Amino acid sequence: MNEAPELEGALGISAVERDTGVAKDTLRVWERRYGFPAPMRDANGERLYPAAQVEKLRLVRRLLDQGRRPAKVVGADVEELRALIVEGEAGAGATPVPCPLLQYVRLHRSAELAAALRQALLRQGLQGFVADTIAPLNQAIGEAWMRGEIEVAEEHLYTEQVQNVLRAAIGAYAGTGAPPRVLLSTFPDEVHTLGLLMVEATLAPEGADCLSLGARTPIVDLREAAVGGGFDVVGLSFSAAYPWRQALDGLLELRAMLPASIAIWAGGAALKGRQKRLPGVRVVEDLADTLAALREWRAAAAD
Amino acid sequence: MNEAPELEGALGISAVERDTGVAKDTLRVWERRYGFPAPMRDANGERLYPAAQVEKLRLVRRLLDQGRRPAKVVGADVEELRALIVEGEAGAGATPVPCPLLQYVRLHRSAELAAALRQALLRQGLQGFVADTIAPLNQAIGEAWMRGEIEVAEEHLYTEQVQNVLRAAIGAYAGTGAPPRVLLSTFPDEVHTLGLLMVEATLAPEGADCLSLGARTPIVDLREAAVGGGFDVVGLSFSAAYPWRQALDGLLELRAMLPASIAIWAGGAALKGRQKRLPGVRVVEDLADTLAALREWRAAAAD
DNA sequence: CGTTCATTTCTGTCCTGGACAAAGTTGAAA
DNA sequence: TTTCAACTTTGTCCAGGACAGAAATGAACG
Repeated sequence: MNEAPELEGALGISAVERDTGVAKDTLRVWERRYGFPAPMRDANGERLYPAAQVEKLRLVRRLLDQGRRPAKVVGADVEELRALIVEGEAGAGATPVPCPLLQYVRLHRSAELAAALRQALLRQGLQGFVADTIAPLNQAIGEAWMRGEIEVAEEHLYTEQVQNVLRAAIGAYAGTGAPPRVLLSTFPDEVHTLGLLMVEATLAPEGADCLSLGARTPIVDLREAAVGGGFDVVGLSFSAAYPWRQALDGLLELRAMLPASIAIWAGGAALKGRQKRLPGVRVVEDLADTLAALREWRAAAAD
Repeated sequence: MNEAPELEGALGISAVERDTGVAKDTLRVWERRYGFPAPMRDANGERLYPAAQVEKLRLVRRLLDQGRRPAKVVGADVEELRALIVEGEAGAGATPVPCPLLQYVRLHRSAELAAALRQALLRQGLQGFVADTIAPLNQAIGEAWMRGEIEVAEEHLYTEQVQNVLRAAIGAYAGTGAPPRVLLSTFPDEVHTLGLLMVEATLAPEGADCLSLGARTPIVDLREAAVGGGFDVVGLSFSAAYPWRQALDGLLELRAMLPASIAIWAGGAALKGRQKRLPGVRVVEDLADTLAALREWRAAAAD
């Protein structure tokens, strides 16, 4: 309905919300309180954010996701922000995560990337491939992206190629359906599906009957699907960018809707390390823990 | 921050936006203008939408997607809406598009769906499968969705299963790179990727060097990618839900950004049948026409 | 009768500026 | 060290007004 893509490379508030993930209301209140962003106005008095400010907003977003407070970062200048990113990375990650495949995540090397991924899959097996290649590669890509070493298009390219390989591999397990029956999806404002595929790729070789709905299933439909489809477990994935608090709220809401006989498993970077207690929700720390959850479920079901 | 999980099954305005796809501002303005929805208020004066109203909003949304005007549907009662849905479907579709696979698009029949898809693929070959099975099935699903015969979750399920099969099949052509080099994606507000996969599945067997970036690539990044990656063609896909005019604007903008040596191909339901004059853009009517475009390009390149 | 163009109506998005509860932080008491 | 109360920060919501672009309508024309 909108999207006049703003000739000089400046974006409207809606486009900025889409590109940075910062809500329109929040953008306006930041401007009021911290003096940043300071968009221009078009002929109609509507905000127009220059590309540089959008870029800085992306930085700010990353820092907030790292746990910083807005008062410290919204308003600081770009130099300071970059310093903070390096600092935060050193403190948190500690591991630089070097990954040999990273060099192939380039538009003109897509064929090599695809080949290398397939080769790694054959070498490590599906579960090992996901845990030892894809997971670190994901993290490396995320960090490289934050450092501005990777283009948007290249990140898309990477996601596509990994999907191709994983989906083909998962397809090989089609039809081997043993309990539990697991329904996988994400909440409506989470678009990242790689996490779901990784879980599916981890569970499928164990003979679990996995079904992914992809991203963005409304909570109500999730309940309908879980109950109507006779599922034992509903699995949700949350990427690092997902607001932590929102995940908890959504999980509690879903928990209240589902019968107690259906388990909820939740995992992903947004939940990692947070030890919020979620009654009735199994928080999965990583892929290995996913397998643990599977064993727990089967042990409990055996009684 | 939000999401007090709405004890009586009523949702806050944010949750309703998520679940229905109607923006908060729009919900408020509908209330002001048409008297619907008419949410309750919580202790703090904030809107609380009862489940029934959310359900009705879903109906309204469907009718708007069908092309109805808000004045006619927001405000009508549920009976009328249901009547309109039946009527609209009779007038528009005309062809019931019976598709045998449609019966398997059920949560408890996902295994049968996957098996039937694979079987059809083997029987028809990749190109035939896409043209004669997936394309009609897509349309049938769309119509069934309009009629309310299909759940959100079931539509997601379908998309996932088709992706699994297509991506596995496309993977088999990896590495066979003959010109032209084709970059595929969608504009930032188009999330549907099935169209891209169908194009890729149609071109790959012809030996074309296809690379999909998935959905939602910003136009600027599309230019960077096309130029930097040495592509000959940029292909864009537009689902039926995409605003027609917006597609034209975006295509013209992209055309202006790209060097003349890079062709633009555009296709999808949003462009089908429209009388369009788009200088420098090859509008592709359907999958067969995609192959025609490929032949044209190769003929021109041979000079 | 079908097209093209101008005018009116409809509709979604944006605006300002105020309010408030939940989340986070601090510091004193146990 | 932990617990809890008081304080500060921060994102979301609200009202009600404005307006541009899309859709519908009507007029002029071939």
